[in-house]
Amino acid sequence: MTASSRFPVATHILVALHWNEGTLLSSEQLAGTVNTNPVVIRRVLGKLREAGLVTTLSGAHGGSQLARRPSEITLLAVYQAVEEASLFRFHCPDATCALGGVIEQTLMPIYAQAEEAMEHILAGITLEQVSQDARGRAGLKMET
Amino acid sequence: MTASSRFPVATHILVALHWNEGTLLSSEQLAGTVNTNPVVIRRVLGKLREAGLVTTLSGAHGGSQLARRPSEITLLAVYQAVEEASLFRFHCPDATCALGGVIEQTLMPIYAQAEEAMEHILAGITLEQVSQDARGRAGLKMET
DNA sequence: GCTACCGTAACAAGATCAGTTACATTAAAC
DNA sequence: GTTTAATGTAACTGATCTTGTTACGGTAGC
Repeated sequence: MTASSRFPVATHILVALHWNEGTLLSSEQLAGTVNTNPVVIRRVLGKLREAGLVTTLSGAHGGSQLARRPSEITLLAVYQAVEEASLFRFHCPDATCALGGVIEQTLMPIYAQAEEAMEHILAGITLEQVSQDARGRAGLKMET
Repeated sequence: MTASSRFPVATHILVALHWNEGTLLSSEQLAGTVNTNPVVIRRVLGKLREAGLVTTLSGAHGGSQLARRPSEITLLAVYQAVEEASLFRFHCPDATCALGGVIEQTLMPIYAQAEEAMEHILAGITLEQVSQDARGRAGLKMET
């Protein structure tokens, strides 16, 4: 199970946009804090834009900003925006075998249930909460 | 997120072993119903053996069988036996940036919570339940 | 000793991902 | 209108993971 890092990167981007509300952040600026290439950022921003989570202005002095209020963006929305594949994958059993013919139908609802449980957690956390939690940690760090 | 198919394959193997309790199944027999190569089966069997879920006899007429009662094997045990990596992965943010320095600590507990919710579902389902569910489906199929 | 298994190493093909370079496009600023 | 600083996207690479496959040494019943 090789997860991509798109989800954490996307979350990082969105928190950064929230921390800089009112200004446009370029993919280069975002690439700085995320520590990657601007093109990687633009790729993720593209998915976030498709999902209606950010808006982008082209041209000189362009950049991106949040399209919705942070309290209205759940981590599930972020997750689904950038992560297309299902958590589990199937093999291709021998359908002529009694067990092979039914194992997929048997496991499918179980996988769906497990995935749903995971997504339910993400659905209960908003960008605002993540943003504030991070701000609290950053503040604590400043004091020391 | 590219999941491997080891988990469904492992589950398939264990149900097959349960359906044939009392006899040893060779990796070749298992490869038949799973529809893959015997070596792939042996690789998965190796992980299941390490986890104490199956026992294997070498030599002629050898094979594998369940090491525990199906009611004592949860899908979580199967999952953890064959799937090592975490569900989520991190990027490597710029630690000198205020946000970059704390985003990982912020997301970590969220990911742990989400993963735990998923695993909690798997922990509540035993091999016996899966096996019986599959048997029911196979029976229905026979009638039609 | 033969036979039928197992475990494991080694290799190839395919997929995915992150990083990078390159380039056409867009829109503000002057 | 030109300059400039952004964008979106394509194309390529290297790395990693997964599956399938062949090969071969080891093991144990017969």
